Amino acid sequence: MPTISDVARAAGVSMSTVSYVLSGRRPISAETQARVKAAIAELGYHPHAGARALASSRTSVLALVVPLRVDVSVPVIMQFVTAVVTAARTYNHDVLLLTKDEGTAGLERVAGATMVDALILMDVERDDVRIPALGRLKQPSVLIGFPDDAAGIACVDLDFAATAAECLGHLAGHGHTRIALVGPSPAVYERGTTYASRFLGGFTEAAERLGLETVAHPCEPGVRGVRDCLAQIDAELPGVSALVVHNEEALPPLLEELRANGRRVPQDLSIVAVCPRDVAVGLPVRLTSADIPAHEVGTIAVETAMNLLDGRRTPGTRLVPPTIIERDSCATHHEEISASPG
Amino acid sequence: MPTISDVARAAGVSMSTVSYVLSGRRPISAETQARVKAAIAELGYHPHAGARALASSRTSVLALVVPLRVDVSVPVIMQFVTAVVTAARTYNHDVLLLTKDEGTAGLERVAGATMVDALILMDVERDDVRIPALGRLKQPSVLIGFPDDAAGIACVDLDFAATAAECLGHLAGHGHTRIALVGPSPAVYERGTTYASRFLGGFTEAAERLGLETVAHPCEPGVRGVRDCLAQIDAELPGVSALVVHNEEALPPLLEELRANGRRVPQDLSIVAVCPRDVAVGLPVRLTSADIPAHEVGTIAVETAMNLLDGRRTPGTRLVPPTIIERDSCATHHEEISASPG
DNA sequence: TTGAAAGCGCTACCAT
DNA sequence: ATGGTAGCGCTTTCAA
Repeated sequence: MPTISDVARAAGVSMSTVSYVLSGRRPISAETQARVKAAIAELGYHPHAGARALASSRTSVLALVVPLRVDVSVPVIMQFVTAVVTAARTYNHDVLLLTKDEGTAGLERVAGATMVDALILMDVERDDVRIPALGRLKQPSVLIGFPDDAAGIACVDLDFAATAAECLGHLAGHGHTRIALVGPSPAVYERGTTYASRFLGGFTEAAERLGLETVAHPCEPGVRGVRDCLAQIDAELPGVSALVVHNEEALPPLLEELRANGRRVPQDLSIVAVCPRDVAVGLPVRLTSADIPAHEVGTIAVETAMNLLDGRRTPGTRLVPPTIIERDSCATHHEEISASPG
Repeated sequence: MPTISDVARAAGVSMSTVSYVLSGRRPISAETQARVKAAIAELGYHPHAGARALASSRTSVLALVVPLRVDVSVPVIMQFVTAVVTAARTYNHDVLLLTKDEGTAGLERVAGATMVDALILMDVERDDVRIPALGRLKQPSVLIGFPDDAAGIACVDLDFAATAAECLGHLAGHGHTRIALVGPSPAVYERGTTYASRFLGGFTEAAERLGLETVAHPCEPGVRGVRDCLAQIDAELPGVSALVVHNEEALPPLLEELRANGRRVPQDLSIVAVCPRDVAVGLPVRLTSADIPAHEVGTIAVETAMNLLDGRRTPGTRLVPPTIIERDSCATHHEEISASPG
């Protein structure tokens, strides 16, 4: 493996000149630059990452902490991951993958060893134990998701409260007034991932503001969970004409259950789902959905990390506004005229 | 951040002694060892990864190259990823995540910069362009999957040929003689991922050996693809009583289509699917399946990489034998007595 | 069983 | 616009 001094010799310049044409931190004449670049290409030179990290205290690596087996849908996680990796590459950074189950120790390990320049954490919980640890690291970090107290912490996420409001607004615009929320599994609430409560909060608030009659229920996974959830909704809100589904895993069994019961979507029941595009279009009925912008959120997380690294001031929190995409699961609701007997 | 010399001073020993208690490459008296460890804990010392890599030419990092948006099911990819990360951690290694779309350049970049000790590649193709490049790297690599010519290359994968044979054997054991293969989408064959053809080869060979009547069809994604595939199968193999499904994405629409046509599983049609456990049990009918042992394959890939790093001889290729898990989608087939008229 | 010190390959400061 | 060089923090010989 050639070193920087091999390149320098081949190009007839000093090591520092080679270093500077590589980093661009100093003006170099076009001619010298060409000679150095030719030598680099000729020799197939790659700067040694460790040496560079040692000398510069910069690794060009980002840590990404992903949840393993949570109730978060795996495809969504993967979308965040690919978004982060792709965005990181545009900044000439690589991504070191950590799993959440290593907990605080994992963060301290890679940060303490100076393996990474910054950290990005997914699946942040209400009172996440890792947050105090982050403050002790010398590297900056960015959260995907919001803890209860996000003060002074860089956070990025979809604006779930606004998303809930948009879903209700969309349905209200179609004449629906009795609307139920099929929420995430109770485990999600218990774990304390705040997107669930942020969505629920936005839902409740918007329902009141819009004068809607609503109920909200978490939904256990599987056919059984969906069935129970629907039964409770029907019992508590008779005449419900629309569902907001904030539970990706529940979508397939839910549609199946409705079909089995002869309730047509959207003729008998309208649905707005909160999910990524591809799951919305991959189901028997193409669902009108509030998009989960994994790509955008992941990209912003990386941008934020880069700003932090460059000492640039950045907004502490970034809430990505919702986008509703209309497809085939929402129909206009006409109030039924109650036929009085006689 | 404390350095090794801070630790040495605090413990009243030399730098090299600290280094050796950390690496265990030299006997150190219990007493000295205790003093050094105490100093390390006291100061919260973490060796600097870059400095270590520079001095030792070892990074304690593995590269893992994952496919992005292929026709491989995302949950399966994620299972491999978590298996590799988890296994790597047991060897005190971390994982740098690369995407396949960076191609050969990505491999050369991380290997050339000495960012990793070894590489693990998923989604290897028949005549993968990256393979010649791997030979030029100074780091060893392990493939998950098999190229056409696996000579001299470390490869790990499920034994798809044996898996196909097991599936047929299982169905034959239940009295089935007319069996169809619902294969991966044509795109998979075209891309040249060899697991598809290895499975098909094993299927054809076993069918002949067992004296079965079979047909095999690729299956395009979506409801439409499933419908077409079933139609062709019924046309070419009337009286088909069992399906081997080597196409995870096709499973949900396939079951739905059968249900819609009034064909009960397993009473009218038996099914053996090739898929991970969790998708087999997550469908309306709990499917008898040949497991995709992502965890085992990922773990073996890491072990192999470690062996290679330690200069240990390892078998070039590792084929993980199949496991059939019986669930509710296979029934015994009783040959219909053709009622002769009159 | 331990210490001393020579690099590993690069960056960035101090020069000119 | 370019060169010289002192470290960055560690591993690993060589010595004792």
